[in-house]
Amino acid sequence: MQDQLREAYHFIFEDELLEEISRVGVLKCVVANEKIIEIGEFVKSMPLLLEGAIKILREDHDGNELLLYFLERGDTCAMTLSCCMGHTKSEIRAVTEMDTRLIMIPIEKMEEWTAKYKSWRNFVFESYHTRLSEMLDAIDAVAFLNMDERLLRYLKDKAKINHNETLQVTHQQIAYDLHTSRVVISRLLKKLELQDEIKLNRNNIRLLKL
Amino acid sequence: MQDQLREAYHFIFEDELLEEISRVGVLKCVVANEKIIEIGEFVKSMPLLLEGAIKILREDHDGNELLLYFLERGDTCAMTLSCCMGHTKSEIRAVTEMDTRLIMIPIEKMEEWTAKYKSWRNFVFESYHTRLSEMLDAIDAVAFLNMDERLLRYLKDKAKINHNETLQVTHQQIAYDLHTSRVVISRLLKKLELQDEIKLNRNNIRLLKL
DNA sequence: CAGGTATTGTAACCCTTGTTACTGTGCGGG
DNA sequence: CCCGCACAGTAACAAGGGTTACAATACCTG
Repeated sequence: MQDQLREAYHFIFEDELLEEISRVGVLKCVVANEKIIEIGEFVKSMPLLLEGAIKILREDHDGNELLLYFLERGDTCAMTLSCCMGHTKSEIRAVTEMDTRLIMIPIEKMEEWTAKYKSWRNFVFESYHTRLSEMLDAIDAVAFLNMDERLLRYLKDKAKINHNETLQVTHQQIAYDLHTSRVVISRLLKKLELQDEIKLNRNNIRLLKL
Repeated sequence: MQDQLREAYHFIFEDELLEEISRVGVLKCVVANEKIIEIGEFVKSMPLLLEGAIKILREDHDGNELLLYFLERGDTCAMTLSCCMGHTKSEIRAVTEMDTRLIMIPIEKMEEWTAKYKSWRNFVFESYHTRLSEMLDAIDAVAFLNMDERLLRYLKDKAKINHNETLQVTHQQIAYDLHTSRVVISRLLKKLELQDEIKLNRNNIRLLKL
C-alpha cells in the first residue's frame, strides 16, 4: 500500500501527510462491478483511488440510472467528500468499473487535515473543481447531445478508462448507464457499425476510431 | 454595506472576518438582466450575494442556453470559486435575475482566508456542497423529467426566487432558459392553464398552486 | 447433444418534442 | 388614430427515441 500510495500521490501530498494517510487509512480491494456507496447511505469514510476505476451513477425515483462520470487513479469522490463534510446521506451510487484498490480515510481526519496541510486543501479544492467540470460535461451530454452522440462519447470514455479499445459490455448495460432502452442502443450501435466507427461482437464492442 | 453584510452573513462568519470583508470587498449594485460573468472570461474576484438573485446558465457550442440554478442572498457562486482557485476561465454565464447587490472579494484573499478562518473554510465547503446538489437537481430535470414537468418546476422556482407568484416573463424567455422553443412552451403553458395550475396573461404568468 | 438462457437484430407503432408557418392581439410611438 | 412590433395561439408535419413483440443466434449446462 505504501508504495502504491506514494506512486499515485507523491506529486500532490507532502511526505508527512502521506505518512499520516498510510497510518490511518484502510486499504480496500474491490473486484469489478461491486457497489461501494449506495444512495441514501451515510458516508463514514472517504475513498482515495490507488488503482482501477469507479463509475458514479445518479438514480431517479423509479430506479432508472444515469452515469455521471468515472473516477480514476488519483481521484477522490467530491460527492462523497461533500457528504462527509455536510454529514448528509449520499446522493449518488458508486460502482467499481474494474478491480480496484483504494484507501479509505476516516472522515474525522478531513477537517483536521484541511486546517493542517496546504496540499490537502488544494487537493480537496482541486477535486471539487474537476468534479464540477465533470458534472457540467454530464449536463451538456443529456441537454445538448442526441443519443447517438452520447453513445459514441460513452464508448470512447469507457475505452479510455479501461485502457482497451475493445469493451466487454452488453447493449443492456450501456442502456442502463445512458438511461435509455436496449432496443435504442442496439439500433444506434448498428448505425455506428455501418459508419465504420465500431465493430460489433457478442459481449464486446471494438472501437475502430479513437 | 456594513449593515447588509452583517445581516446576511453574521450567522456564518466571525466578526473579524466580517470586518476584513468590508475592508477589502467592493460593493456592486447591478440592475436586473445584466451579465455579471461570461463564459470564457477569467474571474478576478468572487461575489458574495447581499440582496437579489442571479441565474447561472450553461451554453453549448451553438449558443443554446440552459438554466442550471439560481443564487440567492447568502450564496456565492461555487463555479466562480472553483475558477478562482484553479485560475481557469469561467465555464458558465451569470445573469442578474433582478436588481442585485453583491460584494466582490479579490481572489488573493481566498487562499489566505481559507487558511486563517475556520468559518470561511466551512462556508466554501458548504457552497460546494449546495452547488453540487443543485447541479444534481439540474441533471435530474433534464435527464428524468418531461418538458411539462420541467416547466412547472421552473415556474415554481422562479416564483420562489422572486417572492412573487406572478411572473413577469415571456414564453420566449422561458424557452431560452429551458433550452427549447417558444412554440413548445406556449403549448405546454396552455395545457397547464387548462389544468388550473396557472393563469396566462400577456407578459405575465400567475401560479395558482404552490 | 438437447434444451434453456442471455444476447442481439429488427419491424411496427406511438408519444414527445422540435419546426414551420400563419393568424390574432395588445401596446406604444409617431 | 394608425402603424408596426412584440407576444401569443394553433395547426400540420417531421424526427428522435421509447415500447412491444418476435426471431435468430451464441453459449452454457446437464
